[in-house]
Amino acid sequence: MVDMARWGPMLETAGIRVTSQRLLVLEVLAAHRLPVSARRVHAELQDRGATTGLTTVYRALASMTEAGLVHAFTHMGEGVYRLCGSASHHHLVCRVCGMVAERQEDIVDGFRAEEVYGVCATCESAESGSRRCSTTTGATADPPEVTESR
Amino acid sequence: MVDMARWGPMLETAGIRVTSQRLLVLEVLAAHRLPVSARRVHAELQDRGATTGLTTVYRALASMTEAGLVHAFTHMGEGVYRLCGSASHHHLVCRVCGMVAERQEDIVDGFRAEEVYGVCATCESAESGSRRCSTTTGATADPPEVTESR
DNA sequence: GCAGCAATGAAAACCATTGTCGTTATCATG
DNA sequence: CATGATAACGACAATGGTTTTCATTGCTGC
Ligand SMILES: [Mn+2]
Ligand SMILES: [Mn+2]
Ligand SMILES: [Zn+2]
Ligand SMILES: [Zn+2]
Repeated sequence: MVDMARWGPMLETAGIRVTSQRLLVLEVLAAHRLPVSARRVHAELQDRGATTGLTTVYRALASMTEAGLVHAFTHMGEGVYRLCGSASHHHLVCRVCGMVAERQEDIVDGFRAEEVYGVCATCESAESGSRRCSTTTGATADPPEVTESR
Repeated sequence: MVDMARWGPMLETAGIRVTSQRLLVLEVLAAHRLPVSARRVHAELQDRGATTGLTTVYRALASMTEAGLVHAFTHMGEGVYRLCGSASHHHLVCRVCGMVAERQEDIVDGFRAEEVYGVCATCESAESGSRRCSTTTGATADPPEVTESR
């Protein structure tokens, strides 16, 4: 039911137990290029007929994040997760349209950036320069889900 | 009771009503260099003898953020707010020790960065290079409050 | 003064996340 | 294969920051 051969060794290498639930969560994560919420992972597991509880999804994501297999951050007020590549990198997250992009280059000297929140070029030009100061809360558009990079 | 002369014009310019509660919130924000939570603002208002409710604090912060007077973002799972300077800038936020620094320079081409989450130099060197991949959740230290910039 | 509308305060609702606890799975060992 | 130790699971309750509801109050312009 689960592609054990593919994800099992990864969990072993990370030093955490191989369980069917973790393997399932990994499969769901692998099916998405972009970050997904715990809630979403759980829903897709239900669709597959798995009986895994939401609590367990949270714990699986937490343990695998802890182990360095999963990259986690907060997007629009809820936690999102994605499979972690080997290289160090950071995310650009647009607070207006929800776009997420991955970048490799170091951007700040003396600081290892992981998640960079701001406004993408598209939304920047679309925003008629009205605000006195840039803000972070209250998206002006309605961002449906994490969207494509660029 | 409130330094009306100082903050009144700011609210008027922003196009929102001048209320005693908003003036009080502005005074509390002005008393801090670093971002404070709604809860914290409320507590300090209580200390001053104000009867302002937490709900109103949230609404005042929301309206002033909307109006561009306040800069808001999320820190360690809760919203934090601070008075917004006139110049565009971004914050460096260390997810390990909670340090917040402000920077002016643009750091990413084609993206206006507002909040940059990552690991500061101090915590980076302290972290014995064990993790396979950098993560964002689960601070390894216990970060008490927003701390000083560098 | 009065209609109209925004702002307030208290309480309840919301909702993602975490804790509890009894049960089950995993793994090493005999 | 049986056993015991330990980690993980599942269902559910609890938590905590934030938002909504709703009745009430306070401006604002007429
Ligand atoms: Mn990533
Ligand atoms: Mn700022
Ligand atoms: Zn955008
Ligand atoms: Zn730090």
